[in-house]
Amino acid sequence: MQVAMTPGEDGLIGIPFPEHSNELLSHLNNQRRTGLLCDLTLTSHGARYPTHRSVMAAVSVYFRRLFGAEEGLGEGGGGFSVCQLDCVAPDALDALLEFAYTATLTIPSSGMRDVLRGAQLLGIQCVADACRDILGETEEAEGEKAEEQRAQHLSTERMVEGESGVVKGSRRKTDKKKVKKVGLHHGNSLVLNPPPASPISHSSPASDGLHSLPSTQPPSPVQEELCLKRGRSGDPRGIREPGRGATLNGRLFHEHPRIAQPPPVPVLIDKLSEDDEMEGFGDDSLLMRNTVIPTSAVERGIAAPTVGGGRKRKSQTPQQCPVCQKIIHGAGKLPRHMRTHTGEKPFQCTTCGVRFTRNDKLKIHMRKHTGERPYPCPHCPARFLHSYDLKNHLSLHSGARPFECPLCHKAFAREDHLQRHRKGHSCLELRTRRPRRGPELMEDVREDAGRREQSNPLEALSLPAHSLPFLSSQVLDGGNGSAAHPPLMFPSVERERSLALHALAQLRPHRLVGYPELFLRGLEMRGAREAKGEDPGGTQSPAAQRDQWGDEEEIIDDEAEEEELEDH
DNA sequence: CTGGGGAAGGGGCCC
DNA sequence: GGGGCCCCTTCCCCA
Repeated sequence: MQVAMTPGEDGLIGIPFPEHSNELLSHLNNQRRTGLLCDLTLTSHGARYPTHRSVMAAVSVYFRRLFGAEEGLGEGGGGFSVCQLDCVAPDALDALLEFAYTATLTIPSSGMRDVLRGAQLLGIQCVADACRDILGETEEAEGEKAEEQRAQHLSTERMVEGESGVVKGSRRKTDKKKVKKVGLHHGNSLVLNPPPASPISHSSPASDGLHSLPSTQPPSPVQEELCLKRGRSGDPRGIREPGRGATLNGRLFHEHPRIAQPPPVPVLIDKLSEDDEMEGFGDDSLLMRNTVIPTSAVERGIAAPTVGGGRKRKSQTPQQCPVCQKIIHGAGKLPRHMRTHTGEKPFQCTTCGVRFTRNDKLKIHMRKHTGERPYPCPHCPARFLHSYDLKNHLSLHSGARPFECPLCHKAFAREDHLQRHRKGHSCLELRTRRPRRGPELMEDVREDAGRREQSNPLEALSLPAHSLPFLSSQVLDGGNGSAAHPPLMFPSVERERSLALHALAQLRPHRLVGYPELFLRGLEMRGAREAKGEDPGGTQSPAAQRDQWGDEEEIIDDEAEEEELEDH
């Protein structure tokens, strides 16, 4: 064993213990395996991985910032113990944990890409580099790939907009419609959120004495890599260490949506250019200048316009969620939205302990404890907690059932009940006859059906009015994208309908078939397309699908007309 | 299957 | 621009 004497420091002897680090790691790994002293549990798709916060903070930039920020607020790193990381594949997470505790990465080659992505997400640069080496990729190539993914995503954004790509911790996690493919699109448009130029003024939940749940949504790989690059480039502000910039770190954690804050709009970039050097931004300002707003956002006019020289920020600027790419309208609404991804519920009821993601929800909840019912019915003594309860109640007084099923004409007082009804099987039998083509709107087609009914009731039956919402390609995208006929359906509904329409086009005309069957058949066909390496269709806009299927529909339509002639 | 209650999430308005 | 408050829609759960 060598004993190192420090020159000029009398009495100080440095005695190295080369095996210490390995032993330490080994003990920590044993503790992890036995669950001893584990103060953090990582979860991924149901799999749970007990671990140590300190180790994760040591190995991962993401956790370092997460926990370091907390220390910055003087909480000592306590307050939460579960971190949901569904964006990292369980096997990849397991491999990364093994690496953290053994300094050895053991993964099958097939899982290399998952590990690479996980390492990027969590900011484990050496693992990411090693994976890239093995995969023969460069960071630049990764960036290009990310850009391609972003472009691909943007091209399909219409279909996925509004769908959260992250399985959340709320009960909605079980909602099949909500659990969709993870939106890990991380184009170059996403950069690491720089530390704010000035201290953030609003109070964090922790400052209210409430413990925060961790952000479970790591920054995008590009964000992390930019951070790491910046750190390697020597900028001391590049990587925020726990002991440095505590206030900023503290805000970073409790304002963790900011970790993944979307890029500023071009106007902001101009502003930065104007200001040139914002305090505390350093190279970040350069990064922000290099930021690009997603083209889709620009095309849709959601980016702040550069009117009058383009130096003014437009208030209420929509912001794009870096996780699900959804555009969030309204200033200050993005942090609120981000909590839907992180599962953070900072607002706790002091009476019953129930937690909420939003304080306004907590406020409404508190009414249950206080007995406050601020919405009285003007017609009876009933009072209600929610305005919508009163609204529903009033419909009982009036007897109004404004929501009528177009299939069976059953009326409902609530729209969601109508929707639920229509999703059922009771009244969804369709005739596979396509409505007549042409620019007419549904009303026109209904009138056409009415005329048919007058002239030939049997013929009218072949084109029931209640099938029109499902069959009319006019409603898929508003009829050739005409501004006069805007899209009528929400993306998910459009997709389901598109799938059903596709399946419909494959069926023999005049066959009775339920909408659910059509939808399932559409899903099968989509799967077959994917298996053949074709575009599954579900990622296309309804208009594109319709174009693609136009020929098929022509054939079906001709067949239908032939059969119609035969019927006569 | 339907009616009703409640929760979650987004947008508008305002400070 | 951030956040509070409110309204609305959608969904889930239960009877």
